[in-house]
Amino acid sequence: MSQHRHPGAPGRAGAVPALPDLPEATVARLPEYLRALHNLADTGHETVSSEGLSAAAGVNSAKLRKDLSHLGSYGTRGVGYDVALLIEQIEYVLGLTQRRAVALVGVGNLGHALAGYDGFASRGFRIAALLDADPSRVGEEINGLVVRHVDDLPTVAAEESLAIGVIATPAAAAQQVADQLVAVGVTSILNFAPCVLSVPEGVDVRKVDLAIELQILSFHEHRKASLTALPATGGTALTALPGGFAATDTQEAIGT
Amino acid sequence: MSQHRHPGAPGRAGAVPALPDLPEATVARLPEYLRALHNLADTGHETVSSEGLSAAAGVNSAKLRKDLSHLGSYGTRGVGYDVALLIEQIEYVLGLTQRRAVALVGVGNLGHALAGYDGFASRGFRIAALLDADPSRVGEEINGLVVRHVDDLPTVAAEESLAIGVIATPAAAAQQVADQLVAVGVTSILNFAPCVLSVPEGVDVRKVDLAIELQILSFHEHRKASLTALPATGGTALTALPGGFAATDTQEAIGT
DNA sequence: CGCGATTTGTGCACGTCTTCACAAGCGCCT
DNA sequence: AGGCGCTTGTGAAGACGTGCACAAATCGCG
Repeated sequence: MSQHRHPGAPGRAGAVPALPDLPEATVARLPEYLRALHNLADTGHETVSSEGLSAAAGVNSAKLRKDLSHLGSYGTRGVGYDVALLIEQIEYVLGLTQRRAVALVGVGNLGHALAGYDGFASRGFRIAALLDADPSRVGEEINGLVVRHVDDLPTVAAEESLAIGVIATPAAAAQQVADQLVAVGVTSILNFAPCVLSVPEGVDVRKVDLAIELQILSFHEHRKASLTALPATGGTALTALPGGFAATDTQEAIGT
Repeated sequence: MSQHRHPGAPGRAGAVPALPDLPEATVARLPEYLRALHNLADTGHETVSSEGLSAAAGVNSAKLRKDLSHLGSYGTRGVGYDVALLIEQIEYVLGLTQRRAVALVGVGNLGHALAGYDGFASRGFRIAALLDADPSRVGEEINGLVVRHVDDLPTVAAEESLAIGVIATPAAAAQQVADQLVAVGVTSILNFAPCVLSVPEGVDVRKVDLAIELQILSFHEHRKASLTALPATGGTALTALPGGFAATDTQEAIGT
């Protein structure tokens, strides 16, 4: 605070811990803050209060302050946070000061979309290679990149320094691809295939399953439906839904 | 437990609470169990132990047992769980006994992929309508469905009973689309746009942001790099990375 | 120069989630 | 029929995450 250290190279002086170990929950929210901060910066804001930022990020303001406090004190009491400074700080912590190369394996339906998704490029990532196991797809050009065969991974890894791999293959192929990625030194994997991957210790895997999200929503739908079906009944009785459900959606009426 | 009630119509007798309120964390894992169970069923297993199922789902076995215990006792001590029965139970709880209609708004890059994603169909959902605000996209046929204009939502909602909407539009359009969805009675939204949606109480929103997942991985990469960069140094000293940092990501250390 | 308005940073209490460890229950084998 | 091995279901403890409420710090203004 007293004097702005350049956050890109924090602790030049030597006293600041390079990477405080943040709670996972905090890490998961930082990208959200970052996005909100970029929005603010684009609309000309120079500072923002925890209240303002938390609203933009959709979280509780106390939570936001605690999260930010884990990275150190980059706010000014009575004023708020310096938007630009905070952006730099968060980007540094998230390791986004350098543009990371990502290998995308599986150029099917989803892979295609990911290859063309500009949200990656705009947020610090660069798709360095597209790979697929299907020879008939090899050679295809997507968004300026030529699809190569997955067995070329070692070559690709030699050209680029890959640390992150994205798996967008069918579930049946995912484990093998993961093994190949790990073999060439990839230590972080984003898995879109609906299956569990087993990887050696030290390799991080995050999974995104689109259908799972829908199923979670479905549960809440089911729940809401069963509640609104017995508005007055209520209480502890909560006996199985009677026929009164009918009008809403007869057929889904659990029982049938 | 004593006697198997048919799970599709639980509580016909009247004593069983229709929907026990499950911890959110449990709900989020049920779809994973379900997927693992389907795999087991397909490979001919009739029963499975908590140990086996938890391994297939990638979780701790005690956690799995506690999760399942929340739905009631559907296991047999000394034997395990009846695969088919458990599938029915979980599908019932998740509200998947009926095929839910989903409206997908935004047929751009990502929307296209989602429209063609067979993981939805295979897990209890049916894309009932594709919508987009861009008139030039209206009329296009994707995967057997014709893209309609987003303003037709009321008509669509009248034809189908929509409860779930998926937003795959640019961030700028997302809030407006959400409002439109809510207006026609949608109470659950899966949002792929990188922004926070504000919706009335009673409407559930889940957000999936592909870039955020990468950023989280990036953090862990950064972290691993900074740790392996000072292998011997260690201890509490952890003083800020000296100039050597530049060299660090030189080649992702670790890798090679 | 001092005061009040404002906003951060955090101690504390609470709730949720995880994990261990073990008693209760079930089936099989003798 | 009885005992033994296996597996579930759960109590209790601990780790983790959340949110309130307030002291500490800063700025602007008179």
